[in-house]
Amino acid sequence: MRHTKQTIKIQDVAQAAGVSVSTVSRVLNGKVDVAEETQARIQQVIERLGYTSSLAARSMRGQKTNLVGLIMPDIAFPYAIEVMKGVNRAIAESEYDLLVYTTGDIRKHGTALHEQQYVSLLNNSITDGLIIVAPAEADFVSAAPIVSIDPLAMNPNYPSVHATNYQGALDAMQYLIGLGHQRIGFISGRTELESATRRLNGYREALQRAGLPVDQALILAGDYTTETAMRCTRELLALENPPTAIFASNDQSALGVFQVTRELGLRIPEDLSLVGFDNIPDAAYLNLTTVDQFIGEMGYIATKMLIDLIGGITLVEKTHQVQTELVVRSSCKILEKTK
Amino acid sequence: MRHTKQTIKIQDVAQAAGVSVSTVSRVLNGKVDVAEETQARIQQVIERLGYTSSLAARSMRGQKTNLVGLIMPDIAFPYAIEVMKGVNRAIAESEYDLLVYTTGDIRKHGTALHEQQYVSLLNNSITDGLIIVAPAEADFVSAAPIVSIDPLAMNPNYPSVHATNYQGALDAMQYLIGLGHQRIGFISGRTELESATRRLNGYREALQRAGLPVDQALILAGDYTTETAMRCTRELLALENPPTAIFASNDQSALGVFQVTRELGLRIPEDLSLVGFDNIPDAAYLNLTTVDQFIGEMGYIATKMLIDLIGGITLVEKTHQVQTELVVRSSCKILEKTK
DNA sequence: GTGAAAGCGCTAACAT
DNA sequence: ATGTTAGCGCTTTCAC
Repeated sequence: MRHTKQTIKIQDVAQAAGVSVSTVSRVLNGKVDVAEETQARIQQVIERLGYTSSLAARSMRGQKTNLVGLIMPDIAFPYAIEVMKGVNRAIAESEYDLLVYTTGDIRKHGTALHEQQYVSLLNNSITDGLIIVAPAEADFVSAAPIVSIDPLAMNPNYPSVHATNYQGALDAMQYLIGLGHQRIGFISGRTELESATRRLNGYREALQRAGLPVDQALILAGDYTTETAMRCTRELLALENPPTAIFASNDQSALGVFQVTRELGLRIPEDLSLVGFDNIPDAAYLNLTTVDQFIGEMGYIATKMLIDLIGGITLVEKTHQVQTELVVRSSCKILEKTK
Repeated sequence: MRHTKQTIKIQDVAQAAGVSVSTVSRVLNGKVDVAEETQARIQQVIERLGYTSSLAARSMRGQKTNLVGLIMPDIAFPYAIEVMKGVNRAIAESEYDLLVYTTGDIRKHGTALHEQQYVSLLNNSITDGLIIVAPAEADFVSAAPIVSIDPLAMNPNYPSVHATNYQGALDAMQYLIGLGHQRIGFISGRTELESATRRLNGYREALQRAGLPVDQALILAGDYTTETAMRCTRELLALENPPTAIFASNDQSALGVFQVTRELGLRIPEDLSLVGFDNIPDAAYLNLTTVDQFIGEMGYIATKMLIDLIGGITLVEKTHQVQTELVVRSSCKILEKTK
């Protein structure tokens, strides 16, 4: 690799082609008023020299960069990956390229504190727009448009994409209740998140509608991690009157439940019905019933919205709801537990 | 969101603090020769105004940006995700942030053709260094260092990280042979890839060492996709004398095999042993034996190497080998197939 | 210890 | 149809 500190610039191209920088710039930006012959010559020189205009310089002149930014706290979780896939899909269909920004670890910079900083960093210089996942901040100052996915704040000042968390939980519960389950355990998410609260509400409402009691002993405080969910599962199964089904309020939690049932030699869904929320990797292979296929969609929709905004199109609704979907991977039946 | 086109710049800070821009710049860059009192005042103004210096302008002046770039053709595959996780881990431990660049779809821009362009775009302006996955190009012009993972070219002019593909395939095969398998199907990868060739060589060598015949009918041309692998699997199982085990040369292929066995009601590993290469999502849950846990490591190592290079440290070896590892998820036994 | 001024590579008037 | 030039926001000599 010619790891030269010396980069080819527009000047070099101009010189080599025997024209001025502005003429090269015109060709670069597809302006019409350049002679065919000159245009061709310049194009040739550009290719021969392998010239690429500097992103930094271009964006400093306030140009479109054709870059969309995606800010995520951490990219190593199924949820994050699904969002990326959805964004990726929309990007693939567009003229934009994607820049995913991550600090590698929430704990490194202390998330919320620095959200505005990331926004400024990207949107005030190199990106034409930004998608930000689960922002804690309710208010951003930004030179370019922003769309958020699953914002924590109740009434953010930026457009956002949500899922029908309440309805999804309702669906999941009605499915379980329809199978005959009467005692259904619930592993909650982090209560400060809107989505977690809505899912819990759906759980409660479904029980009430079915005339089933809401047993507090069956509602355990999870935190969207596998480890905590494993602890919760053990606790639930150790109850004197254990649940016959468990509703895990996110992907990581569902995997936790799965893991414990596996260790205990319990079969799903024969011995215990399990429904998880969010995309569980290879749920189909695991025979898991899930409320999913909406996370990617959120990424997709958010990106579409953002591209509209960049294009100067005003959104009809600032908040977009993505329909959740219950995917039944297998039929479940309840076994009468002998304690 | 105050979606102002008006951004706060260093000028505004200087004005508000009653100093010159250069003084603000000095504070920004932690220069020492600024009066305590002035420093504090400026710092305060910066915070009050929520000022963030423009990435574009900063990088144009040839500064360190503390940004590492990762170029991937597509981010929606297990392989890509594992690489990202590894890179992410190294980034989390460092002072750098990560910028993942993707065009969303290989087909959109025609990959190799534009690799140099991406390199220039990022490395000649906003990133301090670049990791590039499976580059086709053998030669890059770049202002900042580059480290590649799994380059296609034989002797690239940039440092690279590889896996012990040959040894891994050998291990996988010896495991299968150790179980008593004599007829082992092989679904190959894209032959233009170094890694695919090495895996095939490992397959062949293992058979020869064991004194087993290399049956061409058992070696099918895959292309690292699930669809093709499914076709190959059906073909293999339809043979008059079908294999009792299959070695899939990557993750997507292994999932293809898995899918078909599922459709046919075959149990793994009872009816057919399956070993896959590369990280298969939740292989543990699927009881799949795999050669894996090295992809993330490649990303991790590559990032470490890159950070060294950025810091001006010369690498001891330009090429780094990451050890593959065979993970046995379950024990397999052969069933005598009745045709 | 601080300010003035010269550019980094580029685009967009404004000339010619 | 092409060249000249003034900045974009920043860092960095070089003065004071």
